[in-house]
Amino acid sequence: MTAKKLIDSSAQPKYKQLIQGIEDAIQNGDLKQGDKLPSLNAVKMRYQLSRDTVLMAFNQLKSRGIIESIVGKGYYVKSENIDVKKRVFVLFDELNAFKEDLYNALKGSLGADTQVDIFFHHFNYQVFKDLILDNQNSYNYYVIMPANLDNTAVVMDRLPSEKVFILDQCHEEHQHFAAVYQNFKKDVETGLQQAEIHTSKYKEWILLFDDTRQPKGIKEGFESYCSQRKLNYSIQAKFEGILQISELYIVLDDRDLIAILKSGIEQQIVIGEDVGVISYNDTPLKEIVNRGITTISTDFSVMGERLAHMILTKKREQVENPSRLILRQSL
Amino acid sequence: MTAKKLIDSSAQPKYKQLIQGIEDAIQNGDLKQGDKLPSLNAVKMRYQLSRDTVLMAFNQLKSRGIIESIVGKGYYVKSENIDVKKRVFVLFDELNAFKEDLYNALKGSLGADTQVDIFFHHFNYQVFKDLILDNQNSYNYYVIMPANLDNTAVVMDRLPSEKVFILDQCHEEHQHFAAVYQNFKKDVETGLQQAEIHTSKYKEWILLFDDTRQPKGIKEGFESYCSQRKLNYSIQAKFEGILQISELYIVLDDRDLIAILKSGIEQQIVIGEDVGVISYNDTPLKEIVNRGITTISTDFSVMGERLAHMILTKKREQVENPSRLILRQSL
DNA sequence: TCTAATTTGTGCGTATGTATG
DNA sequence: GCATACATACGCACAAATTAG
Repeated sequence: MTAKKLIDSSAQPKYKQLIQGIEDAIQNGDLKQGDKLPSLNAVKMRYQLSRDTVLMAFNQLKSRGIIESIVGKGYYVKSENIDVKKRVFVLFDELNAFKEDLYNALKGSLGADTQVDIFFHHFNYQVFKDLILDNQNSYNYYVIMPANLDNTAVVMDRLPSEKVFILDQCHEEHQHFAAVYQNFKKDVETGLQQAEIHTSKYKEWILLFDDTRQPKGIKEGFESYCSQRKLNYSIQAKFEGILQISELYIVLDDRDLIAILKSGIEQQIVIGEDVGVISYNDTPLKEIVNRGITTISTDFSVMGERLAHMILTKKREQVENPSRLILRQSL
Repeated sequence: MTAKKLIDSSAQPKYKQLIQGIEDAIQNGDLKQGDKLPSLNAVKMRYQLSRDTVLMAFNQLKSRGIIESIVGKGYYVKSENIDVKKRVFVLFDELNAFKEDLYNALKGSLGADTQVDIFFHHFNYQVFKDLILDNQNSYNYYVIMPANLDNTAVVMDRLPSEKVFILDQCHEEHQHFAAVYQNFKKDVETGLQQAEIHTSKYKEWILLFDDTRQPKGIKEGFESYCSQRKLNYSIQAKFEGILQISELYIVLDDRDLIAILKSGIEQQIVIGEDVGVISYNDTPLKEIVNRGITTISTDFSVMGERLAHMILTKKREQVENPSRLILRQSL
């Protein structure tokens, strides 16, 4: 930033000229990582601008990760990479195989000039809160999976609501945020209904469900479906290791699925005849294993694409990402 | 506290830099319990600070119980127990199912007071470079997967080498960094050797290998093994869709594995008799699918635990994480 | 210990031009 | 022509953090 005439009354808005000027200074090496920028007041005086105009320019550079601010000290060059136009903060619950498709679809649909940073809260409220508060103002968009945590809206309201997007699980407290979510209760009910011809032979319905990590809606849908039809049903946290004839398992965690399949081999029980299995979340291997596992699953690639599309078109809405039943030999 | 440059005009407030410097000195043993700190005026002169800036740093350390002040004498180290919340920067190549075990083991072994942030470079050198440079100075440790990228040491040398740990793939240029790595060439050779009794019936050896994403060592090990034994072998980027009797596939990408298994069903070819399959990287489902897939695999949980242990014990070394052959019905 | 200067962060009010319907 | 929304630009006031004297 050298001459006064850097900011003129041309067609370009003043704050954009200022951004351009700083980008140019970084590109030709006048500003390097760690360098201090002139203070808001200094820039305001030098270029005869309003303080808020300078602030707007600096804020945009900040959300692109190019500069950072420290209260009481000043603005500093954080990154010399000025090609990144958008930065997206993604907060997932935990790392697992399903996140792969979701993340790849999201990243792919957003384009190469967008930087996607990913974090995990591991169902820990404090971690959830700290990560969001530590990173507010540093990103253009916030894509968040509140999962089954409570009181997350209080934290998320600290972010500008038009920058916030919710993934996968959306509660009442999130009504004012854009979202792509699963309707777990409905999906379980309709999924089980569609499978009815194949499930009638099973007499004991067992849902393997972990309250701390898994969506309540699945449990509610299961209970509602079973009680309406007066089925014998129970809910267990974990597969207990022994299969009984005519049991039907609804399995969320793949470790339980594997344990069941192993028990089937050991006990010489045929999955799909003696014992039924419905697994949540489809993966390619489930198409093959044991001649196919029946799944109820949403399409995570579509979910990622939809969210990316929402970000790109700025059309903020709440969309259900539908699940479907995929019938295979395990029923 | 050794050099003047400990306090610079960077983004960090000066009093925080001073606190950090004293914490570091305690952590690496330069300051021990009972040691006298330099006087306020001495520190002020040495680092060209205001007396109150030094006082602010000392007061905060005092309120945390790390130092104590005795009127008319000075400041003394009271406790070496600085419960600093550690921050670990983890840079992976891409998100996939194997990363789950690795990440969980690393995070679990480091403990709850450690924040682990994860990033992905997607085999893109520019992304690799920008992520490291943008996040230098912000973390206590840097755990990095250079994967098959070249000239990564140039970038990593910008970080303090005692804070850097390499995962999975380690090249000659990384000799001065601590590492937990796989010896892909050796692992493939010994794995194939151990499987020899079961592989002799196959006449065409095919490695499905993608140069851009996968470790060169695997290709080298395969070529060396096959040429030493004068086997008919070839390397393809992708499974071409049709199986021939007496082919043996070595598969790295699970999508290829699934495609092969599907072709087996369609073509009515029995995997493990007509066609052999060895898959890289074990997952629980591979124990089950098609009555078991033979794998050559390292234990990613162990890898994560070893790296965490190295960080916690400050024993910096280069360790091979062994792979082993797991024989199943697919041979 | 108190005061002061500088700096960022935030909220409120105002005004203008442009695009939309 | 009119109403509305949005982006741009300016001014002011106060809070909180940093640093110095």
